[in-house]
Amino acid sequence: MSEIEKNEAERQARYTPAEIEPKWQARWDAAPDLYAADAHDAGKPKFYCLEMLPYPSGQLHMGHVRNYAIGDALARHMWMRGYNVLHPMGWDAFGLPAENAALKNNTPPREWTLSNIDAMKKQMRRMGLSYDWSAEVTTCLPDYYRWNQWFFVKMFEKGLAYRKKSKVNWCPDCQTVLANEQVINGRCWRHEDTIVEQRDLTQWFFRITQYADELLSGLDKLEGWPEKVRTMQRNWIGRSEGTLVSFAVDGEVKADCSTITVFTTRVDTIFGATSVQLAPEHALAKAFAAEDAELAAKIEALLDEQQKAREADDLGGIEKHGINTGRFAVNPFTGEKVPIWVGNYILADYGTGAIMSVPAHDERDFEFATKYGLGIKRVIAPKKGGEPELPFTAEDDAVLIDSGEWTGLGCVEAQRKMAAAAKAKGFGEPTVTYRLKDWGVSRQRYWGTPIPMVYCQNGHEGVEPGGVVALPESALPVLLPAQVEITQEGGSPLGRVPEFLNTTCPVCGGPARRETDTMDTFVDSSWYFYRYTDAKNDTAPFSSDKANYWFPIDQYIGGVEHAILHLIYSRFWTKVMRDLGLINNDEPAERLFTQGMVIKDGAKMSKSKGNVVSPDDMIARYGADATRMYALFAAPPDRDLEWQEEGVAGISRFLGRVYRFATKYVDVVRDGRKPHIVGRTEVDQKLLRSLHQTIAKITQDFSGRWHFNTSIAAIMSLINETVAAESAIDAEQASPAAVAEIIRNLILLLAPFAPFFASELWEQIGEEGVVFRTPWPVADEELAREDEIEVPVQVNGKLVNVIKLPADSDQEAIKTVALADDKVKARVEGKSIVKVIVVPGKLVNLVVK
RNA sequence: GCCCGGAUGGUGAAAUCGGCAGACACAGCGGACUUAAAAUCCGCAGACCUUUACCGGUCGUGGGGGUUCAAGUCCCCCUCCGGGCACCA
Repeated sequence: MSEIEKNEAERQARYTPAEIEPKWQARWDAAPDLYAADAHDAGKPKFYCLEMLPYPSGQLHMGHVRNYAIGDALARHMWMRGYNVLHPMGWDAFGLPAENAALKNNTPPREWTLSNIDAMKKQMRRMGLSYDWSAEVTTCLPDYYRWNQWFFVKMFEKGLAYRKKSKVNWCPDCQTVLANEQVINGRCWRHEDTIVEQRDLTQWFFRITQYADELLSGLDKLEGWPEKVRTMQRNWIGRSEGTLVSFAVDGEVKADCSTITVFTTRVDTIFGATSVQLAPEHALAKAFAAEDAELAAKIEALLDEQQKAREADDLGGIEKHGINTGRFAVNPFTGEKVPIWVGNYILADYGTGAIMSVPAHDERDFEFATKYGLGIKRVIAPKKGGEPELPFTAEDDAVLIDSGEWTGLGCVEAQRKMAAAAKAKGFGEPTVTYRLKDWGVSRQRYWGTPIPMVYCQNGHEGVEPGGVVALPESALPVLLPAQVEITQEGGSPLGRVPEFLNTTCPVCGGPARRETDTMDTFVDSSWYFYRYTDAKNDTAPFSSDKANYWFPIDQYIGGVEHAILHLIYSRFWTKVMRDLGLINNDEPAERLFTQGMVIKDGAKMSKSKGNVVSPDDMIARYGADATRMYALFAAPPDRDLEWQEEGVAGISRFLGRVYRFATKYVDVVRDGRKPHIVGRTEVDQKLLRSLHQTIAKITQDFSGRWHFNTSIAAIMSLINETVAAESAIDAEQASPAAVAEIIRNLILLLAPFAPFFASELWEQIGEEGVVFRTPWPVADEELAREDEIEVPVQVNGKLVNVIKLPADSDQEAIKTVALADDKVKARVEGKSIVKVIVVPGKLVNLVVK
């Protein structure tokens, strides 16, 4: 062989992702139907595989790479298993960063966003992700957001969308309102240093609380969701059963201030109530303040305190303060008069904003009463008697004392009976409250879906002047004007565009002003996955037939950071669409998987820490296959993953090993494919056994735990063993058929993880067709079976030796061999065997004395 | 404070049902090939003790206790780390 030929041969034997991957990417790009889902009468089972859509920041990060590597492996595997797979991708393309970029670079948000999408789509193609781009959804385009508007009108018609004035969370950086879910520790979810302010504004809300019970009970059925996510949602919904009780206000008061309704979960303790506590913002507190300037000032001070604590996220930490209003309320159960106080620890937006204070049986009330010398009256005692230290808050195995006719009842029983009695007598009722609030969706920003409402200036029948009128479907979409000056001040940018603002009332034709707020971007992501099933539909958000075929999503994959926000809104939206008759499913996703974070040097990657690893760099250095595979190999997918570049290099070496081995035996594989059955050699049997054990293991990993790190480790072991047998193969101790079977299946096993690599080798060994549409290999149990087993033998639980036996040995035979073993004998000598434990297939343990 | 996770070699991790702890990799060390290097291939590798060496022994899955023939795995208590909720009446 000449020097040049030798170099050429070496070059070919070398794994060169920089050549292989672009070659295959070009071929795939030229085949737009490659990953298209079949029409829904395909006669195959369907599988909807979905990864959360990204915000088009312009750059994929490693978290995306990991997310998509998991989803892509699964989608490809399911294709190979014969499923009709829907695997789409889209862009969560509205939102503030586009406006910030516009301010900074003077680029219109639309242009900025669309060019980012282009860039990220390129990166996704470079990664070799199997998306059906014909189903692409871009939420900032009118063909998508018009349906947000359509839904908004439907919800308005059903009373699910409404306007109210309320205290709202205002982020001074975003210059807009935030939903409760977007306030994290009193700070903006996008600006971790920005304290959220409270403002009074009239806003649009979605009545998610109407579905609170269903959202809660539905969690029990979501067995394919992580328990952690379900718990977080349960806490967020915060259902609490209790009783409303009205206390009459003593003395002269205005008619609408004559009672105080308190919410309590412990109505059984009401005989121990020694005061009523109002939130500083409670209507009655305001009414009292209106008559007493001194009181007003004090209440104002309490409010301030609460406000500051809320802003500093230390609501739980502030010292309890209160003011005695000098008024009294009458306990309807006892007829007793108790003082009315205003407390800084009472929240206006939970329950009724008023409580009855029972110091003996509530820790907070106890603290407060001790401080101000209020009465403490014991009304609950342990069933078994005794006077435990106060506050005594137990309700199990506890009974009422000194509680009139209720004395002696168990607490839980008393709660039920007393609530019923309150209802019968007209001063209360059992009730349920939630921590969950209605979803505030108005945003005073430009880059979002315009809310399709107008305010009819003159009014018409049924609508007062300035009243709200929903736009009819024919008036949709309300397009975002292209030319808008974006500034950071002065409320909604749309309010400064007269052509947008001024319109006519669709009912009376008179002058009208458009709503200038846009929708929260979580609206966009609440239903985008339905649009994927019918992305080009221009007469409906999607066809019910198509959605009903594909839904629910079989597997949804994303970060746990969306456990509450996106995933609770999506569930809500699904239920609304079901009630609109659009779909049949109650829940959007059958199974949810939350992957761990990608970290570097022990910390989350971030620009400020300077520990960001760029996917582009990794791909340039090691190729997309190695980068993706490392993301799956370095840790199980649900755990955090520490990115180590050396590890990617290791995967690259592994792929090189496979590549060299497979290409070396291309001729053998071609030869071995010919259907000639010959006897299996010993080498054949050994290698085929490992192969089929590996197939079984990986098949199981895909359907169960998704521990792809061990799947890949198993493939590594297989190739290690096969390469170790190379000299035997070269000596023709293995049959070409066996070598072919191993190489062929090895490629198939790698196809979900390393699609470029598998495609290249598939072609090189002379296979036709698309490797990731080739049926997934089936493990042959017969071939996989071991004919010899290794059985560890322990004496008193300590390992002494490992004996080899035929696989079909029975207990007695194993015992005999174990006892005959020299090392075992030496260990047992001079002692008596008390017990012999033989666990077939596991071990032998001799208990000796 | 309450509710979830988690803690295993120098590092990432494995052990799926109570049955050989550390698979598979990374980093490291030694060797082969090479004029040399890269690439590749082979080997060593939990800690400690013993030994010239082989052999052998003891300890070892955050800490303490328990159940069991047998515990990383089950039970009780504790520490630390991460996440969620938190005057929610």
